[in-house]
Amino acid sequence: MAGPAKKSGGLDLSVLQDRIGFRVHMLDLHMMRWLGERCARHGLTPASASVLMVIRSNPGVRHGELADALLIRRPNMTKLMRRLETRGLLCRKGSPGDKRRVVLALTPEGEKVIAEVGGYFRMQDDLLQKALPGAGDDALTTLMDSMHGALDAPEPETSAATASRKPRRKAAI
Amino acid sequence: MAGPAKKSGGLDLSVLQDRIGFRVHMLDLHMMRWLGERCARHGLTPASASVLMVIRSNPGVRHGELADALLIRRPNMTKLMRRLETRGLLCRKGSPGDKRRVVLALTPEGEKVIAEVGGYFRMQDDLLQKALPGAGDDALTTLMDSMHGALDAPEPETSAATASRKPRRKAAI
DNA sequence: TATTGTTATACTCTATAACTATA
DNA sequence: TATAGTTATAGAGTATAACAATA
Repeated sequence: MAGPAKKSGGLDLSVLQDRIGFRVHMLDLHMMRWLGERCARHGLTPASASVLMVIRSNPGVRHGELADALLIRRPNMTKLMRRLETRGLLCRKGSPGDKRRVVLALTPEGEKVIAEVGGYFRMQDDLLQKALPGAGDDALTTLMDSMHGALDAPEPETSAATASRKPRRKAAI
Repeated sequence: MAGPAKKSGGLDLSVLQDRIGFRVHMLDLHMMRWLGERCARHGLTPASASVLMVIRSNPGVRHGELADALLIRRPNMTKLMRRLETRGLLCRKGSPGDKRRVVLALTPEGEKVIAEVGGYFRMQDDLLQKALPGAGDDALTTLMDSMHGALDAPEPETSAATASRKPRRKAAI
């Protein structure tokens, strides 16, 4: 479900729009699509890109430790890790001490990709931050809508942005 | 991905937590789980419950019209409608004028269920609204965390809440 | 016996293409 | 020819149970 959620062809959506939770949900969807389009240019999803960024900040982190921190179930984390490894972005190896453990780190290719994709995350945050300053009466609803709109403005092209356009459903990790 | 996202066993998550978008995403996940647990007591998801609520506010709405308004693709809407119809909550019938069109309305059973489930949506909104008043310096981040926490307090039992507890993975619509 | 990570499985959501039936 | 809704298919997220290897 989604949308700026205003005028929808005569449909009464007030039962949804009057809820703060719905506004947050719409904003989240909008942000994820914005980020998703851009991550897809590099064959990633916002989730897989976020995981790579956390691994970069925590080289040598364990499989389960990462899963717990990000509230991802271990079996699901396994699938994600395997896809990232297959794509050559991630290095998985057994811990020398405890042979049950799997230790994670980025490959040089992973470092390169995440350096580019990270730019999109910062760009989105800049757009959202700029939308904040003036709160109003219905402070939060106003903030939500303002942030929602902040993502719709034309954006300056960057090195990451110029990389590749619309990869036609190229299965993203 | 998810969580209050603070202390995570020594892991550095600042690359995520410093982003406003991540905070919104975490809040959204938290809200959806809160609502999801409660909707599941009635065999629904927050999404299917929301769809039923919009149909209740707009009896006789068309299939595609509803899909467009909620940004759901028509094929996906079809699957959702069929499940709701199978469960006896929704009535689908062809439009008399244009025989291509499918017109939607709640069944009496649907009305009954959504009257109960709607209480959870209002309850969540009340909790979130109460968390707002005092903004601070990092206004929005503070608001997000406050709203996040607002869902963790013990809640007063209601008729809807007492209905049934933890239906053990009973496939939700 | 407990922990770590894996496999297997299932359900949902999402997205596209192709089909039917009406108009 | 265009529109409304459907079917078919595929990818991704999420969840649980059961398993192997190790501690």
